[in-house]
Amino acid sequence: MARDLYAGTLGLLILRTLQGRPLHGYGIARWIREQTDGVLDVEQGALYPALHRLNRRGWIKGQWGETETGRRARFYSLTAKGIQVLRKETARWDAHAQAVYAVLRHAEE
Amino acid sequence: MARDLYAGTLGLLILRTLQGRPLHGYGIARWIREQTDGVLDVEQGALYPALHRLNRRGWIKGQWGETETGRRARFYSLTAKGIQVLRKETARWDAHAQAVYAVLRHAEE
DNA sequence: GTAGGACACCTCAGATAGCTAGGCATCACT
DNA sequence: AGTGATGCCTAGCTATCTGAGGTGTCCTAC
Repeated sequence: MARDLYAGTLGLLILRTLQGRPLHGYGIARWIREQTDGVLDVEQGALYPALHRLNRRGWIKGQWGETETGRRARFYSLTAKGIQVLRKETARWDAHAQAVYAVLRHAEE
Repeated sequence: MARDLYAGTLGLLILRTLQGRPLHGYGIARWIREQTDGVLDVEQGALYPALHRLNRRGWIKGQWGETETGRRARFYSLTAKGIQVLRKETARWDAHAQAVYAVLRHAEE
């Protein structure tokens, strides 16, 4: 209960980050950090295993390529299955967050 | 990534449930389930270990007593430390949820 | 009366997933 | 030459949830 991420959210974040365009691991982490003003800082030790996990499940697909600056990197993109999972997991997150919010904000009795 | 709870939220939910009044484990689970219309259903196998954890950390304190219906039950209440943790964890959750939301809802580019 | 379900407690094995801490290599800037 | 950013990776640890099991009481329905 003192971690940076709540376990289970990372996969969702990655899938969402890949929506619309392929991106490499390092870039995914950077994008998430930037979008959240540093609130979510994905550790590399969590990032790469998560990418491999999603890849193994067929939700994303990796392909070696080159970055704009000419560096070798593995670009991941969503698969059809991944798009489906993203939709479902987003709904699940919404429901969960709303439920937690309901508990936290419940009027005192 | 297919679980009922996002790991780490349960402690917060329990602390919040105990805000303002002591309650026993079974009652805590029931209250959470009711507040969320069944969206959050705390398994007993998660509930009791979590209670023992929070107790061990000195955030809650348990005491055997009797329910309204005369059953033996262990009533937990927040300690001063627990109140502090609740405040901090609530803020952490808010920030995290907002950040995840920012990623999920980010306008496509 | 007895079967089932709610109430109330508990534990353990297994799985998941993030954290810490390491490693490697390239490039740019100082 | 050194530092930091960019990029990849793994291994061991720890925390936490799931699923399945256990105990016992009480109430209601059949």
